[in-house]
Amino acid sequence: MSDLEQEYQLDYFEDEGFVRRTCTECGDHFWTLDETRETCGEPPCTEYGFIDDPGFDEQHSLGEMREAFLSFFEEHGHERIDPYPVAANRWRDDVLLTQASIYDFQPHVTSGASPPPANPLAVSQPCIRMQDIDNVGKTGRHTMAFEMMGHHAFNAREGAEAAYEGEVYWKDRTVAYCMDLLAEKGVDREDVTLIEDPWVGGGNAGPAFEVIYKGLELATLVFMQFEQDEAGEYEMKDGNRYAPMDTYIVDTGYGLERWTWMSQGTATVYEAVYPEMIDFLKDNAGLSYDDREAEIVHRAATLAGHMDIDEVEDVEAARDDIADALDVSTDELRDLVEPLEDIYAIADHSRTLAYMLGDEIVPSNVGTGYLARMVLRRTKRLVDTVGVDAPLDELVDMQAERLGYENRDTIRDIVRTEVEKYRETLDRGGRRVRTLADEYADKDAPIPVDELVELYDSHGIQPDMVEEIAAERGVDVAVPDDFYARVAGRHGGDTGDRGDQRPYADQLAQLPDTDRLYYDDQERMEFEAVVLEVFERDDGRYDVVLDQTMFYPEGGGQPPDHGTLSTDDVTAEVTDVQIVDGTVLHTVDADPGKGEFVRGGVDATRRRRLMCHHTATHIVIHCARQVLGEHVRQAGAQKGTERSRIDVTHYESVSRAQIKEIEHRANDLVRANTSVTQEWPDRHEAEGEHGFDLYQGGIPTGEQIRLVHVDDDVQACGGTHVARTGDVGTIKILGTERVQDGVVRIEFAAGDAAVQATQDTEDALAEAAEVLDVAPQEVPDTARRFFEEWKERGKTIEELKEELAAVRAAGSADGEEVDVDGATAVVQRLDADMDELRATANALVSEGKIAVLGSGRDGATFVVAVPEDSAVNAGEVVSRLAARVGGGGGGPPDFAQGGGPDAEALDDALDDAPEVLRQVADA
RNA sequence: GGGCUCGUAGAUCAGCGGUAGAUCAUCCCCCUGGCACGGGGAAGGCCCCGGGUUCAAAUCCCGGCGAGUCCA
Repeated sequence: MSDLEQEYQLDYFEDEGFVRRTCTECGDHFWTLDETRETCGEPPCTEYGFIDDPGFDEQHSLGEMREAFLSFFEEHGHERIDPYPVAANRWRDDVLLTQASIYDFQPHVTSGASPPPANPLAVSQPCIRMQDIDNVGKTGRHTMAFEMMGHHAFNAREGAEAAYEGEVYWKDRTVAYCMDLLAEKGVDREDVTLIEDPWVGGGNAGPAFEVIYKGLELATLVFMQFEQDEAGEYEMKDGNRYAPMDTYIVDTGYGLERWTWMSQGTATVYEAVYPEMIDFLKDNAGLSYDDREAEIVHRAATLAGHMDIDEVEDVEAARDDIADALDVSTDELRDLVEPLEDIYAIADHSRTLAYMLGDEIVPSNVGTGYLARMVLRRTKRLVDTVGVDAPLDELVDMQAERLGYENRDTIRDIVRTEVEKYRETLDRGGRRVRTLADEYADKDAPIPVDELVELYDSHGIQPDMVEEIAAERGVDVAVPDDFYARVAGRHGGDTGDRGDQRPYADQLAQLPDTDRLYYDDQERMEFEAVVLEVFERDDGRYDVVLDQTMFYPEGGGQPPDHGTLSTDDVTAEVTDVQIVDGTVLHTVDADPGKGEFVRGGVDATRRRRLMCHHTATHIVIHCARQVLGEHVRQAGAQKGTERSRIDVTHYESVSRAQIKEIEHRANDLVRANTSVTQEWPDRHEAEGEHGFDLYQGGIPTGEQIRLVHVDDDVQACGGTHVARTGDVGTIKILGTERVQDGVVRIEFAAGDAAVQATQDTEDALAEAAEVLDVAPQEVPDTARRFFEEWKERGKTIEELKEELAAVRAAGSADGEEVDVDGATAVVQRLDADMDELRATANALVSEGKIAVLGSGRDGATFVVAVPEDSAVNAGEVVSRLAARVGGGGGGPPDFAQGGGPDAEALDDALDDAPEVLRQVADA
């Protein structure tokens, strides 16, 4: 094992006269020009030294600071690149949100599989860290949304197989740049410390420096050069072992907000970052302070910054100390400071929302959409608490405008829709909690924890809301400290990893990539090839590997081709085609023989239909975006031969009118008969030109990616397409459904399948019309009329049964009247349904008689009813009678029902009824 | 992607194997000079859909559809 100490010995330090020292407080190693320096410079070892005393020569706004950074690195040979979206799942599938500038280049660039867009480069990357949400506003330095400015250099070791080569620069220049930039801002180099702080993250690791100035960490300089490896020689702080990798990468992070704060020396970072918005919010919420109060607030914020505050709990703990220092009561301090903390948080959260919605995240109950919804609801709560009466969409819009987003109308629309949904949830929740509170008020018991967990987990009701409402009704609520842990306990966390490993994966890796012919000529269906390998499968079929193929393997939502592989002796049916690491596997029902020469024939009808549907998919999404908005993007797709479906993100349900509009536009595009083209550009050029909306159907790897153009729609796509949009023929949208909140599924058919689908619908209508014996156009009216009449008749029948029952009871025509302990009982067989029996029994009871009725319809059924105060228990009678027909029964003492399958025994049972009645009456 | 909850009158909900209910809204009548209120009455239900269990299902089970919510 070796440690990283030597990694920190830089020529730069030696040349410039830096010394390595150990902090007398925390024991960390750090580098400094000040030989007498005792501490590392970071709180709690040192206090902030820039509040009310800015650390730079000039004050900068956020925009000025960003420009200063980017132009500095441009002047030093870096290319400035545009920031990526905050929705990192647009280009990688392991994370949801962008949390650092290096995220832009993981995993393909850092691994060396893809080239960087420029090298070296500088970027100011918007990031969102949800994990800081509780700290925002309170600690004075945490923000959920921030821009991480970074300069990156991608280096590859000699002989490494990477998409870039050689060394651009490494540690010395990285540190030199940082010191020079600080000096340019007027910083005395002697005041800067660089703390050794090994960095680990995302399977990579390396030595790193934290750059501290006046108590504030302004930058982290990471030298990524290790990857996780059991046999590696370095053990890092996460306990895992790491080994050097083929690439070594400069990964720096300069917090734009902190630099801006440093330049201004305001009490909190928030006041430096969005002063206008904070003024607006303070004004709107009616917050005003007299001189004394303003002084207290300012000094409290300053003191808080001096303390070792990393979490909200620390803030609460520190409150007493701060109040003490300021000579005010803790309560007064809290009253003064809390509204301000909320306002800071609102400003930050609004910015977070502007980034999320501006980058076209649609609120939903899954994925990034869920995160957006959480932030929005939290912000709304803060706005209400502090008494800001501006609508939330306006606040978000203020930030969206500042950030320069162009889809501001949609953003506002989404925010309004979401606020309304939240209001409904709160209404629902409020009602639910009130009834629950009443229930426990009656019992004079506190609301148990189980109920709280249920309310939160299933209905999204925060415990504090329950507390509030319950208090109004004088009901206690005990929220345990481990509340959220209990909620988590309800979500058993097992993620079964999918097996599906082919047993011959190792051998497969030895085979060359299959030459894929289907891109060269998407119309050709016949080809010749050599069988390189045949694997026998467990199910008796074979997986065949060829040197080249025309067969399209399943991918991108397009099902595989079918067809045949034939030699002179054998013709094998191809029923499945899959691609594994570049090798295409054809699943066939016969062994063509390794080394044989085969002729392949793709099932042309099937393939054409799939091509039709695939091109149609692009057209439908394109039109859906035009009709529903630019935020629409593909969330999943499945092409078929008969019909296809695409799931798209959208924040409300799609109306019938919108469907028709999409269908019209789609068919306009088909009739325009424009050509469908493919190209293989450099991925970064493509991303630069078209943005990440390219990756609607998934993220490809490699230096070149395949783009498919349909009209002015461009998508990265590996599928097969028809040559011209006219070849699609027709597109018919079959329907939409909301597959989850924020995601709408559009089903459609293309080509002759569209005609077929239309005919199917018409057949159904024609058949309905025929049944109703009216013209198809009359079907809706007629159906409505029939339904109304049907309900009407149901009511009439009910009434008639009542009347019939009354008449029967009055006449007791066929009934046998018997005397039971002085009361009259009527025993009668009446082959009618249960409703009639019940009605008749009721009628008899209202005449003061005991009713014992039996029916032979659908087996044997009984109803026994007795007047009030009768000595006879109806339930008991029924169960004895029902036992005789092989069934059971029961019910309340005055009205019981029962029955059994043996209708033959009904009459005997009724004959015995008087005896049963007497026995029950005596009991 | 997974977990949980809920679909009953126009609205909000109760009922949770045994005759479908309440409150509000609607309509009519009474009270008043008129209005608010108050009193009396009426109308309004494919108990989400489809299977199953049972003598019997709004109720229990399974599957769908719809709504909500928590987590990744």
